[in-house]
Amino acid sequence: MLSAFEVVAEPNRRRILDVLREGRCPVGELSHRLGLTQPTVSKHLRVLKDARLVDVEQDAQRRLYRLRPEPLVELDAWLAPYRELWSQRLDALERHLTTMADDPPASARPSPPPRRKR
Amino acid sequence: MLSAFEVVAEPNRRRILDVLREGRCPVGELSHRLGLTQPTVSKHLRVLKDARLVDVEQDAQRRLYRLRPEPLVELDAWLAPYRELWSQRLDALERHLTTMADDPPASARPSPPPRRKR
DNA sequence: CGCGTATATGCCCATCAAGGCATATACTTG
DNA sequence: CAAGTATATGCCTTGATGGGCATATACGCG
Repeated sequence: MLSAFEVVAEPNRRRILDVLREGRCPVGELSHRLGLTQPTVSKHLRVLKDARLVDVEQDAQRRLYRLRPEPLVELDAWLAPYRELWSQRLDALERHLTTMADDPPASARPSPPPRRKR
Repeated sequence: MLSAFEVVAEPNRRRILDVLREGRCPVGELSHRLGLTQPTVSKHLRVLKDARLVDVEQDAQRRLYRLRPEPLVELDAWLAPYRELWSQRLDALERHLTTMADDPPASARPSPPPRRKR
């Protein structure tokens, strides 16, 4: 069984989750909307189900898949300390730009601070 | 070149990043602290470098690797809408537990509502 | 310049994952 | 019960990955 990290590493699986974020959805519609064959979708859904990222509800012949976001908490938890790091960096950049606010901008978008010699 | 998603899908690479979060570190120390062979570490570092998740600074024979958290922003951005979903769920659970606070719990964990016939 | 240290790289192998295709299964309806 | 629809599963091929091991490369030092 794959970890949430590995499950979400696969682009098509992310796309499936993105669709399911809008609400439950049968396999056929996923297959159609994503341009993937039905077996491919079913296999990805199997992986997602094993990782508890989706669950299924049967509706006649169809199966409605529904998102279960909880396992993504693990991913978010791993990410959290890094989030602080890059926001520190962005804050620093912002402060820098504010300090430099009297400089005429060299371009429309703020360019990074002058490259320091390393 | 791997996406940030694929790069962090590998557990040892996450461990490397976790160590680098403490500050720059030479390959040998990573190898020692993680219990991985030096070639293995070097190969993972290569992948991390290609994904711009680390950069290198040369120090005599050693190479000091340093974390660059920016590419993780992509991961965080993908995650954001899901974060809202699960916090909604957790809020709902919390409200539920508060409301139910006077009920003697049937079990330690709240059980799901009675299964409906479909 | 030769040696030791630190790191990168190349080759090999085993594993695995993703998709194509065919087919099995399950449910519904006539 | 037969046929159709919706989905799951099995087999196969192909490509990629991680790690082990040996070796190449780079740097500093005596």
